[in-house]
Amino acid sequence: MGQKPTLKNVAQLAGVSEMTASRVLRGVGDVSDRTKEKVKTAARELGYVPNRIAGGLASRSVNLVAVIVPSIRNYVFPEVLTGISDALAESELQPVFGVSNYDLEQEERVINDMLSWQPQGIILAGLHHTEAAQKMLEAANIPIIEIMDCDGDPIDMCIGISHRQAGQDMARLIMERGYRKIGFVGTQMPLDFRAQKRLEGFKSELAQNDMQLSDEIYYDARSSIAKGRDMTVTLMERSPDLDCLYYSSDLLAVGGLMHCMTSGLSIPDDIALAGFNGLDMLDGLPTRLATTHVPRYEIGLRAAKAILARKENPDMPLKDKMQLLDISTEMADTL
Amino acid sequence: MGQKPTLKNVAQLAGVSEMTASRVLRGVGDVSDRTKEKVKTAARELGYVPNRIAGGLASRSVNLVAVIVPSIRNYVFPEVLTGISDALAESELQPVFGVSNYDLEQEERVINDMLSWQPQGIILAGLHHTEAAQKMLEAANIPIIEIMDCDGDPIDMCIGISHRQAGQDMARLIMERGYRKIGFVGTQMPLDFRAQKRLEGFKSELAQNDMQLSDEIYYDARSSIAKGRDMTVTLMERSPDLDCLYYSSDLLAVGGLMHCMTSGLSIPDDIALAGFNGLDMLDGLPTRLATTHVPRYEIGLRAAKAILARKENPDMPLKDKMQLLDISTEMADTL
DNA sequence: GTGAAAGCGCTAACAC
DNA sequence: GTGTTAGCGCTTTCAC
Repeated sequence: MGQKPTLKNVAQLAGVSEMTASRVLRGVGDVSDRTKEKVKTAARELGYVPNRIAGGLASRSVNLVAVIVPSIRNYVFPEVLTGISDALAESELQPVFGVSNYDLEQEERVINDMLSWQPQGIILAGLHHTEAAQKMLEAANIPIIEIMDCDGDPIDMCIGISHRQAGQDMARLIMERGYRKIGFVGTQMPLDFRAQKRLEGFKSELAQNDMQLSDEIYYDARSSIAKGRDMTVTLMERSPDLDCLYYSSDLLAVGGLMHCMTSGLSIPDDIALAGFNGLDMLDGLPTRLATTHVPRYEIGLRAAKAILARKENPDMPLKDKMQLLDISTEMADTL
Repeated sequence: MGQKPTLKNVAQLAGVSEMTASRVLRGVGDVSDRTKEKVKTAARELGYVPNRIAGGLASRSVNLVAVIVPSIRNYVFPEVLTGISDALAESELQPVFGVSNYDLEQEERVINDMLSWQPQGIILAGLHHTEAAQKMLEAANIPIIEIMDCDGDPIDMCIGISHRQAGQDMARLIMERGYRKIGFVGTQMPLDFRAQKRLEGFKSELAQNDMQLSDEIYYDARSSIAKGRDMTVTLMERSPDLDCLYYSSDLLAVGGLMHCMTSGLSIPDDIALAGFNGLDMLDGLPTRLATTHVPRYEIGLRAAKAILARKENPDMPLKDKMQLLDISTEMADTL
């Protein structure tokens, strides 16, 4: 198990030059079938694995796309990543994932790390970055796709939804249904700009109709069903006259739903519920939860395709600078 | 936005040699405070981002750990990845994630890709690989940590649980509780070796007691709550006398639970349910589901630490070759 | 404390 | 169809 075999070793064993071996292994240029065979056999025999570090340096390009998301445990992002992977699967580009933990400083570090690998493009969640990160991205001279959130100005290109709009839409529906004592349940507010924007949109729409939230409750941790249930209990004890609850995420809302099911509350007569995301999980529940469907997979798919498109045609088509995808608000059984 | 600045540019602007600039930027060697300052200022001014491709080639080492999992959408793996990230966060090593889609051929391709980046170590799920993949891994001459599944022989080191044991344990408990007409609900059987091993363990334990599964149902797709509900309905219509259902995953079992809740079945009197994984999600449900708790985060944590440890001390301590973690079977309300 | 020379393993560009 | 030359951007080594 001595030293790892290099292209030189393969070339020597095959009795050809390094260049020829390189051509065969990469499948480029014209090489006779006979030499092809010799090189391939030699490579197999040695268990040769090309060194992309060297290859990347020589060709001054690596087929990487950097992808940075706030969290990987949040059910939302794995679907976005899947969209990205699927879109890149047919190309020679490869995604590399990094996580920022909803922390702008950490995001900056991750961006720097990623950039140091000289990727072909970068996809990252959100429009908010540190000043230094912003500068690095602008200077990188590669396609930058900011995803998920389109309420603001992208550095380069933006693919996502309007979270403000999502909040407004839900507020309007809730008011149309006649609810008047509305409570809000959220987590991770200071960390999650998108949840904040939904809440802002929600509140502003209420205000337009001379209404406001009757009560709000926040918890600074990861969303979970259990947390949603506990917060619902606390909030309803504190404000028993609430007739509708808007949650910052489906996971929390499912917790509320579970609470209602066990405590015998009738939905939506005793209390109405609404979440956000449109998680697949909702399909399996006994009651269909009102929510806003977000095309997560589609966002990932488009972001990756945008990078692919830019590789072909480096002149940015300005009209597509901002791709605002449709969201659909579902009333379902709980509103 | 011309050419990306290189170390040379930084050195020139700072009026020092490339070598000195390199030392400052990496924080190694003795450099006077005055030159340090000059270099740092120059780097900042140019927006210099080091080229790790070049650095890696020169130093013949990159601080990467390759991590390959079958899926990122399965709720299990994000937690493993989080454990890995957390363990590596304090080190200078960085994880790179790849996905095999429960496909051995694709896994082989991903392993090859990963290895071509010359990582310091590799963490991958399962003990089953193609012959070619096996060879590449053996030849790589770096720590190989196979995680999740410890029923078999690792290439190098193995950290996980015995899925066979998990199946056996659950079968024993179910029999102890007096259930006699047992059904099984599973997905993705041919693709998921670990689910297979659980089922084997489960069946063999039944056989030990002269029992066998009364009915089984499989579906070849991603697990989901909705799928679990639908399959439960189908199975119970087909075999109405079943008194207990064992699911290949919690997600499916939750679907069964939802079905029972809506159709007014009493648990565990009408039907008992058991899942596998111990997902956090279960904490929020109205009924506590019987399940096997798997220390997913811990597995990731240990795998990463094993690689860190090997960097310090390259002589493999053979006694730790196999780290079998404890699993706990929870009876809860549904058994 | 700093610098000069050499080279990591590969590929672009050109010659033959 | 194949080989030669040069060099990617950085770090190692050794000299001063």
